[in-house]
Amino acid sequence: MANVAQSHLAVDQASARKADVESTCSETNCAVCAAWNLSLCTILKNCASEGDRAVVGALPMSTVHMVPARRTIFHPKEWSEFVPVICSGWSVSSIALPDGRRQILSFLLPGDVVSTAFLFGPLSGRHVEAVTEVTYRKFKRSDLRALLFENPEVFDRISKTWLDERVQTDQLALDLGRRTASERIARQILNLAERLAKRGMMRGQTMDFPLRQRHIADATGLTPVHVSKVLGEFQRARLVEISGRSLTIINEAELRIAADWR
Amino acid sequence: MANVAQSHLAVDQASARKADVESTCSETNCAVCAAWNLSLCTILKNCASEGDRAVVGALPMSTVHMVPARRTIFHPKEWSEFVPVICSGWSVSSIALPDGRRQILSFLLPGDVVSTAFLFGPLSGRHVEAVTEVTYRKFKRSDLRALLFENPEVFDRISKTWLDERVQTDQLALDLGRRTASERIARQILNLAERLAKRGMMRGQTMDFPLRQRHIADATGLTPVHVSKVLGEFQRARLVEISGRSLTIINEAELRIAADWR
DNA sequence: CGGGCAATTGAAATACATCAAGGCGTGTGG
DNA sequence: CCACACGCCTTGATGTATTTCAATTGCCCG
Repeated sequence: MANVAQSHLAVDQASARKADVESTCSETNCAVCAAWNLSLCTILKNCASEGDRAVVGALPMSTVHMVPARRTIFHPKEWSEFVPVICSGWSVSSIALPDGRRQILSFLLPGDVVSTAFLFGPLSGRHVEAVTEVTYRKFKRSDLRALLFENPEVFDRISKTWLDERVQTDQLALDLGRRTASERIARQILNLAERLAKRGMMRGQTMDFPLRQRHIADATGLTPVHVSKVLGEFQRARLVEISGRSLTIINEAELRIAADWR
Repeated sequence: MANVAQSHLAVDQASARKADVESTCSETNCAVCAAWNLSLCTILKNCASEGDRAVVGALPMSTVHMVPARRTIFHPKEWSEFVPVICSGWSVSSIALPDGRRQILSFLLPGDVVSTAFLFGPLSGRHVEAVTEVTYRKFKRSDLRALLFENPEVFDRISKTWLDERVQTDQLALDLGRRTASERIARQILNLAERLAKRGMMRGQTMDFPLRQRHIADATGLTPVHVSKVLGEFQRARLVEISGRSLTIINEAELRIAADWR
């Protein structure tokens, strides 16, 4: 039935065997990044080449890392001197209760800063986990902090990233506290579609969709069973179609209504 | 039955008639603030007196405002060049849906920055409303920003405030998505008690409690009716006692268990 | 080929919402 | 000062969204 290309699985799986591969910064890596012109990297790059900063033609003091699907990228109490930015792949950031209940706070796509908390302290308090194979770039926090003080453009960019993350979390609280299951699920789909579109990662109305229903459940505060039922309804109503590991939005207008969008 | 002093009502109500009273900064106002040594104000004060900054013996470029109970302090789309900090009283910050459903994101107590978003942009996106009569102090954002660049102590303080707010919002999402009604309500009570204690605003195990059940409902994503039922159970089980406008924690250990604390 | 995770589906349980009525306290206007 | 309205809280009855439990299937991976 899965007649749609599963491009996120097309990455050579063999390379996944070697965990946490590290390579020095190379410009070619950024070509992979779907969100080059959106991300923090762009502006950092500009600073690097125009200023007195180290490497020209490369991002300042950063390294690229690779993590295979399903593996943890950061533990909630892990200290890090680095600010990680996703280059490719999908991952998920969440917090959990001792008894295993967990809440996904955001899905991370290429160009996203893993957690803006890392910009200001070594601790994010969030668990970050790869969904697909993921590559990310690590900037040293002290470097960023220095840049932030000298360069108002960097300051603004970082402020904006921070504010965006806050708006997202506020909306999440509103969704979880005050919206129905169908609304929450429909909004997650639309939200992802919008973000992927910005990154040129939509093929028309269809997107790669590597998420398990458990991910959606944990993001919406629901049960996997219930997610299955709602998604079933959405498909029977011809709002969306899910097959293989991709999702296409068939009736965007109706889906927006279901989501109570804007 | 209300045999406990209702100190938050003790404030002269006559003064409430005149809305949004403005007065120039005066040190005496800070004596009212229950959280002087916790708040941003302290460190700003220090900067002002040691540096080349304007007024000595007063906070830099700030004004004090007063708002009567139940009135809006900020509209969600209101632009402001100022960063407000609560001096006295309780208020609430929330976001709402067009149809009226709303989610309270935090209860603001003396010493709290109304929204850290104001530190970096003119827009908070949140609705802020006084519960009791409230006084707050407004700092000019550009002043704070300047201070932030020159003074690493200010930078750290502001980072910390920001990170704290983020942790709170993350926890809120976890609570709303993954906790039961009783857990959420019990945690709100314990959380408030803890914050009030830090400010020296607890009288033993009892606190002023100006919140309506609707506030608790909107903070926990529940219905006022259901809040009433749960609070009723808590009282029948002798976990807490609510009378007049004050709340006392009778069995903290059990309440913590109900809250699934830590 | 077997084992395990993922998804689907139905039946039963339950947590919470909605509806509705009554009481209580508080401010208000006659 | 009383009558009254109104907001707030309580309580019970009923409704419903979502969970839990359980059985079945398909699928990927070893």
